[in-house]
Amino acid sequence: MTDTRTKTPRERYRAQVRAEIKEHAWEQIATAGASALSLNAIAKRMGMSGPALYRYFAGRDELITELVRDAYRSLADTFRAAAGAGAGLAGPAHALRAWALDDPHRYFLVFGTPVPGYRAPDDVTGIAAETMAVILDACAALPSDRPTTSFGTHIEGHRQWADGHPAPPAAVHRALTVWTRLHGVLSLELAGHFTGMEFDPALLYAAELDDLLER
Amino acid sequence: MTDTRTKTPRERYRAQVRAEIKEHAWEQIATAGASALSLNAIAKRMGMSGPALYRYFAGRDELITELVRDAYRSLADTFRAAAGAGAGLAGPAHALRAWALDDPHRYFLVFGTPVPGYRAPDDVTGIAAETMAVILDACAALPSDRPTTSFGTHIEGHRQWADGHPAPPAAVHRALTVWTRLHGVLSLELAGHFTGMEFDPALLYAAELDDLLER
DNA sequence: AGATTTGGTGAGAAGTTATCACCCGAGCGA
DNA sequence: TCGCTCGGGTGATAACTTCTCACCAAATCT
Repeated sequence: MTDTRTKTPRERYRAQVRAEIKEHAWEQIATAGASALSLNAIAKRMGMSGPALYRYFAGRDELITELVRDAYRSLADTFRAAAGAGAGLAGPAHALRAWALDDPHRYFLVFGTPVPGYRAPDDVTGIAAETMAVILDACAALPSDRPTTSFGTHIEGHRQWADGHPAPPAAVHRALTVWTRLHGVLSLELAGHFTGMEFDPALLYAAELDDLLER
Repeated sequence: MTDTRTKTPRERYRAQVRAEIKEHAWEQIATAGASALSLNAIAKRMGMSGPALYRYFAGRDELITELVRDAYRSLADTFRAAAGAGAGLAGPAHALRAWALDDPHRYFLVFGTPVPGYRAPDDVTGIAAETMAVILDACAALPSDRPTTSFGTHIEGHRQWADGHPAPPAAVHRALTVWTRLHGVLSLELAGHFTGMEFDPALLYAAELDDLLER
């Protein structure tokens, strides 16, 4: 979106068409899921015919890669915005749930079943680390009266991924549990595994968050 | 597999071919994922040509439905076997992890991203309730010195799904957290989200299990 | 203005799911 | 045991999909 005027008109048009293709792809994913993404249908709905799309994306995989990248970046943005608003760990946690419920297919595209032949590009791991840094910051700011867990001592020797983050091992362990527990509730809820049980998933999510905060 | 001799030869042959088709389907799913399941490839690998498969399964969806049913039943069986071996909650928990690691695609077929148009048949919810009953039993047998949580009071009025199970609300709440937390670690590990972080996922799983046991 | 890059199209190859009419042989009842 | 029925298998076909190719037109750059 930035400096859309320094580029040549060609590149402006190209970027706009790419954005429009991704827009239609998101719409199609939201209705039928990621595995039902059809390049032909996107092209037909945009008024142009099949092979024209290949001028903008090398294939289905590259389009999905771009969508995954956008999803990661969107999550990282909302995470940082929620962290900047204060409220400690609860802010990003509620933002995560809102982000997931806003478009479940987008959540599954990032955290769901990995697509068969697809491998995440190397730069999305950087964005993923960005979101993890937000959780790590929030966890490091929390008071912790618990002793270091046995997993904490294990992770002390295996934390190169928390690249130079000044968080004690207990905070790193807590950040990981924040991630896995919130994802556990969210993914089961979004996949529909709670239908039939008539409790409120939001309350279970809140209960997990409370348990993560009060320790 | 039972009473394979009271049936007519026709039905015996039919059941055997159906089983062989499912065998090849599992093999194909284990290598390429569920979305890459090709009826043509299965037929070709079995020596017969395309449309012959439609004598045994109405289509791709019915085959997947049958595989989901088998996966649920396999999980329920291993769960009950693990619960029968004693060891309380740790038995089913480790059995779940072993079952998931044994065939990740099978785990994702049950707990992963829901396939676009597919709806779980009504009888698998019964099998799912069977596995939930195992967790409920184990949780009800655990000593609990914690007071009833606020979610516990909520679930007291919304527990028709725990159909007549004589577990106190705290045990129901704990059973739900067992499910969501173990699934949280497992699904992220199987989806490859821990690659790059060099800690041992088994230890994180064990840490979550320990935290669930000691409360 | 002329040359070149770029976007778009139609045709076509190689897949897929799924349906159709047809054929043949195994299993069934008389 | 004979004959018939019915179920399994096949090829052809339709409607899709992704993706490649040669060609054409139009916009851009020199």
